Amino acid sequence: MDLNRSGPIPLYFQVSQRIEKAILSGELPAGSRLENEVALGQRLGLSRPTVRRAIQEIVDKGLLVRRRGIGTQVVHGQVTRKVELTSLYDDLTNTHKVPSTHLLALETRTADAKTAERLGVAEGSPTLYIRRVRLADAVPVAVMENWLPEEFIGIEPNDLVAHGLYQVLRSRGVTMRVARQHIGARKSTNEESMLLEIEKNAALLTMDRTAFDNSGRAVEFGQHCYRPDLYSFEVTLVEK
Amino acid sequence: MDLNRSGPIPLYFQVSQRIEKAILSGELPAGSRLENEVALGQRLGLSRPTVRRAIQEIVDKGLLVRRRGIGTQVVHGQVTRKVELTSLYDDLTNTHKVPSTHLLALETRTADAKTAERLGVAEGSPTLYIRRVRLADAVPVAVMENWLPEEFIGIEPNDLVAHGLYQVLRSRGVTMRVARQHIGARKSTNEESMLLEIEKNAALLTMDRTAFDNSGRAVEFGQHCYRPDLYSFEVTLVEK
DNA sequence: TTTGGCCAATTGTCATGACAATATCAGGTC
DNA sequence: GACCTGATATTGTCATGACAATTGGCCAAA
Repeated sequence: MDLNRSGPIPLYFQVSQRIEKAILSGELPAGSRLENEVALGQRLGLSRPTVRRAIQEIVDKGLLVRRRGIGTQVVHGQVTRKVELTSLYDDLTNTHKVPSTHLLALETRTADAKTAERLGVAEGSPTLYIRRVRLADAVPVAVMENWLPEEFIGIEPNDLVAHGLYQVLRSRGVTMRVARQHIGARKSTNEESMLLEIEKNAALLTMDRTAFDNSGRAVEFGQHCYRPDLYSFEVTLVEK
Repeated sequence: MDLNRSGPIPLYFQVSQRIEKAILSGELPAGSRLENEVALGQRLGLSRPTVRRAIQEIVDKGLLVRRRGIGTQVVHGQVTRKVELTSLYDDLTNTHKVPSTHLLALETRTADAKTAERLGVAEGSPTLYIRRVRLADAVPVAVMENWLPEEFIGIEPNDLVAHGLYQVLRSRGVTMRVARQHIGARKSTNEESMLLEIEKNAALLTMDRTAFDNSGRAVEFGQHCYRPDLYSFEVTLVEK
């Protein structure tokens, strides 16, 4: 066993990563039973709470199912990657496509009522407005509008072209914690059709999002629309 | 304190419900700090792990944010109801609309390749096929197609008209645990436009879902499409 | 005034122990 | 053969204790 007890990586995380890897690699096939918590703990030299937490992490991802009296089993069905708090930029790089960006607007705007409410700032206060077209392998995938609070005014165009918005925010010391999204659909406007290189009045997949950092403050509000033939959302729900 | 130590309801759940209620009612305003774990445990006569788990439940819902060295705070932004493993039927009743159903088809079909893969059954094996139009306050909201494994053949039309599919399954002793959903958009077919009482070639919000029960076996596969002016998805993401 | 370091507060991680609840299974009884 | 019963296995809940890591503020020194 290659558990690193001195490093900064928690033991339960090391264990959960190993188990998850075993599931995704097929080493633990669908429907197979996991070793029980007590035995697994003894074998690894870990306490039961630690092992239990490791397993719980994977249950929360929807890869394992526990039943008291029975044990823990791998869920059936082809496993897919889970939905995380990521940006479209991250999604594209993870799927081995080459992302690029057309920056349409990067300017300071005073917050109207809706923006102010979503960002939790005073109406009329300055905000940073960004509008971009995201491309994957040179094909337009999404038109994205974002509003950021005052303190981010000063973000350079070059940053947004070379990296995703979330990367830029992370590099400024902001870590996202919670995001609330609404996903819907509507017809495209003529301008959107042109930008996305699709026919007029095509169906668009839309997503509105407000993201909060680890202090609970809103750091981003965005309205995005996606080409539904090139992008869709994947959600795994787990009942507790 | 009204903690019930003898009842079947876990202590951590009783605590988390109380805290969540306090947040939703505004008793704990956005940005306010929660009493620290140790003190809260002492005040309630509970151990720290129990209190910690109670708080963690709410953090996972995106209502609280913890920072080590600082404490636990209520997230900013208007709180919305969380996303759960529910059916559209439940959603509608929760929003005080009157749901009803037009049953278009309820028949046995042999599984084609796609259905067999999604349900984890052999190709050619019998499945139950259901097609419904869901209405809210007599206005059509969604067209839903569902495939269920062999054992559910025998579900009565009356069940599906009076209750949601998930209710019917629950009454047969099936409890959903994990669901994988794909959310996208496309244009409506002429038939869908007629059923949903919308114009031709309108934008539709689509959702494909495979649901698994607590033994990890697929119990339902569905392809739904929604009127985007009447329905949208709400997702709360929490980074760990 | 500014800077650096120390200290207190708070959450994060881990161990040990105990009992409860639930499902399976074998065996006995009617 | 069907049904009840008990034993067993396994996860669910809860308590207690300890130490680590991070943050923020205070205070002293430059």
